[in-house]
Amino acid sequence: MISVALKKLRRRIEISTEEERVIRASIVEVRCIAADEIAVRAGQPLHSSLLLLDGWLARCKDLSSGERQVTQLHVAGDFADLHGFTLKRLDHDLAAISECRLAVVPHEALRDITDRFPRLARVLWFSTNVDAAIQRELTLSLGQRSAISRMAHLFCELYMRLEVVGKTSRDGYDFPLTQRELSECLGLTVVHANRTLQELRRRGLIELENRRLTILDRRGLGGIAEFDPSYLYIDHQQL
Amino acid sequence: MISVALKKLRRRIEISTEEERVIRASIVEVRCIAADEIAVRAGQPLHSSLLLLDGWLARCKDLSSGERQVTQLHVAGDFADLHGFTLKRLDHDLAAISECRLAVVPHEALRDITDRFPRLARVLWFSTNVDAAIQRELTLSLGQRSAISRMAHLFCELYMRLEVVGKTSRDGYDFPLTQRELSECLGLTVVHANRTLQELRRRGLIELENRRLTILDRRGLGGIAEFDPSYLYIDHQQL
DNA sequence: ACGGGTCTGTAACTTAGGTTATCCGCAAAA
DNA sequence: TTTTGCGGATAACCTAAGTTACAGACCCGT
Repeated sequence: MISVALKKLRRRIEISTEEERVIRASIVEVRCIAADEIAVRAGQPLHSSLLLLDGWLARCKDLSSGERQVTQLHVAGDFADLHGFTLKRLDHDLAAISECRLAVVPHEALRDITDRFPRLARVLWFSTNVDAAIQRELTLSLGQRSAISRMAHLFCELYMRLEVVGKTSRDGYDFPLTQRELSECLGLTVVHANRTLQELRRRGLIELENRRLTILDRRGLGGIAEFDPSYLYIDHQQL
Repeated sequence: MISVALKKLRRRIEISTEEERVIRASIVEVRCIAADEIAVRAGQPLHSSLLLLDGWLARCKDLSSGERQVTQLHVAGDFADLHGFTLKRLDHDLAAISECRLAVVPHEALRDITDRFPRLARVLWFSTNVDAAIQRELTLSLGQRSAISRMAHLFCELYMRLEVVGKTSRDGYDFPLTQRELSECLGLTVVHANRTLQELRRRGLIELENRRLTILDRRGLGGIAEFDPSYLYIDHQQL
């Protein structure tokens, strides 16, 4: 169901019933892809964008040496490659971390929305700008935070983003990444990602087993992360 | 003159004379600010956006410990806080690296453009998405590239971006950053930024003195950077 | 002309995180 | 029921980058 995406939008901005109708009408197809499949390959000419209804996607940039950086994680409700509407090709792969359900929105439909529903155009633009803000926060993490602070920060951010779409329980959430994938998000080696995870466990802040993350001490976790969620722009905006 | 911004846009997308007129009309004022002034402070409610006509700006995010990460550098022609139009406040400071001339565009004017000139709205949206792509490339640098490769990459990127607006000579460009500021862009300490700079000099790739960067071996510099400019989306798009 | 500040350059030493190599447990093939 | 392969854990060792300290160059203000 597409309602997860509307839920996400509505946590930030009001969406009228007509706008909701327009969004729903823009979807021509719902596709499923398996874990580890590439949903969109870097450089490929694009004619539609993908609204992630369920599962996790990662934006991956690779170096020739094989090192990989995940520049953004996407969860249910995210319009994963909306930036592809104006860019027409991506500078990164969009890879499925888990099995995913994706709503396909043709660029023609988006173009039509921008022509006829300027407010909705601003809402979509806003949404790509929030993605960019999340990106900036990651840049700050990679540039200045220590490994443990980085990892704590990621766990805090995901808690908030998943909470918005009702994908958290009181003390945690399903976390489908392997340690290798986690390390690729944080700019660490797998070995050090593991060490860092152990340290967070040792300090009694989190538990992670069977692809389930339990946050034992959210205050403490936010503390080492210096987590301040204002960059997520979760509050009602005027557009 | 605002023509530097139009030059930048036109390297990527066609802009009609009417669109040019609309852009020019949206500017209500041109302001100058001194080096090290903060043009926009994080969190501050925004009612206009700034088009950088001349000088250099940096998007800065700080940690409580005083560590600073520059998440993006802006040069002449960049619409530095266009994302503020939809976000309404920034998650970072916008600081002047050098003296700057800034064209002020009220959000009302931008709103009017999005209402009445949907194609121009897409052009502006595109421009924030290119900024995000540059951001992603920096994330890749910080996460995976070595210090020397990171620095080489930055120098290559800036060469291309400055070339678009005619701010390069054949073999280099004016580079107003101190080594401290450079280190804040690259997620390094000043000391290590200096070491890395020495190494680039020693290898005969660049020269840097009196705030002027000379690239002695562009091929070689691009080589250690693994520089591929496709993420800058410098080619004509269809919008 | 002098004192203070900022920028650059280096040296000596430390450390966070990278590298390489095993080992264990488990689930899916076969 | 083995086998194979992946994910996780951990140990020993290594290195790129951080830290601290200091010195020279060049401002700029008085």
